[in-house]
Amino acid sequence: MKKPTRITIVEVARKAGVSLGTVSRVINEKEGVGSVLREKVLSAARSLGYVPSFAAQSMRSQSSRAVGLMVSDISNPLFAATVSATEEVLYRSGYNMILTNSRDSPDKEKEILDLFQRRRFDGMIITLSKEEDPATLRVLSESRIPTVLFERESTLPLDSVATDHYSGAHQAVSYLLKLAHRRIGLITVTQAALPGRARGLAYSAAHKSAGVPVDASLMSFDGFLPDAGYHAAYRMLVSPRPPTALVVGANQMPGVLKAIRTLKLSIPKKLSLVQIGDTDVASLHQPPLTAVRWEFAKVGAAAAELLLAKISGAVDGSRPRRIVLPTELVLRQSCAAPAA
Amino acid sequence: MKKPTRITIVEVARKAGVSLGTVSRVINEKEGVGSVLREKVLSAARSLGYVPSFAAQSMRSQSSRAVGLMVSDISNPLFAATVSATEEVLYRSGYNMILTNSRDSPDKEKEILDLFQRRRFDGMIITLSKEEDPATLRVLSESRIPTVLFERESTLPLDSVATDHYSGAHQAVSYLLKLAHRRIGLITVTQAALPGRARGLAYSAAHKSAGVPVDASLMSFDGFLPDAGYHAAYRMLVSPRPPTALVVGANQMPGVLKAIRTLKLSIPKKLSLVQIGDTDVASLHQPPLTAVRWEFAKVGAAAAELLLAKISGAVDGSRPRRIVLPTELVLRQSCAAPAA
DNA sequence: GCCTGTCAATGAAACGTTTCATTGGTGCGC
DNA sequence: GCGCACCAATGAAACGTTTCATTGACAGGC
Repeated sequence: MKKPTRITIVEVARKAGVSLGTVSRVINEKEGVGSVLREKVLSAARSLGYVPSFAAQSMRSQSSRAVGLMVSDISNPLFAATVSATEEVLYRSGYNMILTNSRDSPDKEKEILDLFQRRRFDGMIITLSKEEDPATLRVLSESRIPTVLFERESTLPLDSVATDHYSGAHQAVSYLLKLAHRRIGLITVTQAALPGRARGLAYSAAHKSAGVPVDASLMSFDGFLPDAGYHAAYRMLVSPRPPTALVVGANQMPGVLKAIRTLKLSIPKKLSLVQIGDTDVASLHQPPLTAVRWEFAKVGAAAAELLLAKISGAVDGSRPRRIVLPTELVLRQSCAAPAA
Repeated sequence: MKKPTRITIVEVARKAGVSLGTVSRVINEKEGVGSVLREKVLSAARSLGYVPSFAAQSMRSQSSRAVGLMVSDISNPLFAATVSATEEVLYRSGYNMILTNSRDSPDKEKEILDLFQRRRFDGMIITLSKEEDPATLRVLSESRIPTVLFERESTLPLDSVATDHYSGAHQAVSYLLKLAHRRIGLITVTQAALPGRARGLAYSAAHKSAGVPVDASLMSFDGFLPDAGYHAAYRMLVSPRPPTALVVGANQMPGVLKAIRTLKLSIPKKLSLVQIGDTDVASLHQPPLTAVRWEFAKVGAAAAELLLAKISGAVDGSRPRRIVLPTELVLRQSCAAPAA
């Protein structure tokens, strides 16, 4: 390993014939340095190839200019657009984003949260696999790092940014009920976290206000399991009393579509279909799928903005802020009244 | 801001009644501390809620245990699976991943590379918007940080990990030529970087060996522009001598499919279609799209592994390592012989 | 011509670790 | 019983910055 000793501020100061403090102020573009010396320092720094050490800066200034992001599954394509917007906002404010993947393991979540503490991140944006995992909550409540929950809510007084999954699912289910569907399947993720829970509640509420009884066998919350979409859809569709419509999370939809194709069911003739989360798969499908839509980028940006506000102290921490972003139902051609 | 002074190693040492060095060795699980003291230190640390400062550690140890990733567009869904695998491999080796988004701007790329220097990252994995941008190359050649180019290649002796885009495109075009297509469109990204360039070359080579002349108006390399897929496909398809087949990058495909739908062309009757990069959009399309396939996760993992090897010094830097991962052509139902 | 206020520049302390040369005990061989 | 090697533990230096109290110089007011 070639290690010809890094150039430090000391070498620059010596070469420019000034003191450490002066170099520091030039580097940080602070007031109070004459233009002659400023130039001298700058040219010395350039010629030596000086690069400030972030570690030293952040140790001294007690700020890492970094934010940790913990998501349950990076490869989830819905996250891609979201995370991109988050990064954009953070970067513009001079923060870097460390991305980690908990793979929905509570153990790994705890590990990552510990890591974030050690790294002294200035803030963190996180999803939790289970919102009420006691070990995780303990770590969180002891943490002094400004935190924003992402697509999650907690009994702890934590700020959060989330999509209005309840309304989204409610719109979708109500719409299908109005089309006279009486057996509607719901295929989504675990109820241990906001998106699945809200959808389950909305599903029941919509049924209740329409006076339609709920059949628990038509709800599947296994979405995080591999092939969950396929299995859940297949099971429901071959049952004695199959659903006439399906409301499906975007990540489960590929599996669901495979099941539908296997069973050769025509859409919307035999089966109506609504996707939660509007993706290319939905809009390009034949027929195009009716979908619950929200702006991925806006959620990601909102989370970053709330976090930045907390870091700067602009938002008082006395009462948790919960930001909820709206959804809309995009009607396409995948829904019809059920066959008589 | 409440800042009741962070607990440091000093407080722990005082409380446990030992020296700094002893605490340090306990924390880092090093040899040479008696079990009595070890326990004392541990319990003192626990009761004080001590958390080591990463900044101080990394300043002292000259290692940031962090790796920078610079991609041209995080929201590109193809990257999601790739980046996820990269993170996984890095995390397992104790490295964190800082994700940045250059949005294909050379200026921002330079800025990000500078940032990586200041942060003293232990390594970086990067895509470049233009492989031969002189300013960027200068920064890179002066950098002392182990670097792996990702889906890019350079005249500089830099290590790289990439998919075999040349073979992939060659397979696709040859297949269509064999089906007797004589006017094949290619819609992909800029030739200033490996994927687009390799595809362009493969396109020409395949035509040459089949003795079919190349029509430059059937190639579009604007893929990074918004709606590029739509515009390129539309232009080609309404031209006097439209193509009978299209080879399209995964990110351009949604736009292309919209154009096809607008023009009401049936697949594969009127138009054959091959997608480069196998995504849900391809496999779920009706009819399912023939696609050039490779394992996204493997590319991401390979990049991380090569970088880790370089960081640890396991791979000698004398000659650049270029890892190329294979592709295969997945035949589905979107291709047929051209209509007479 | 002296005092004061302003401003550029300095020097040293502080940030929280790790490392390394020392010290102080203990057990062992002879 | 003496010296030696060994091991646990110590204390101080070092890592590369920022910050802050101080100094020095200079101009202006009286």
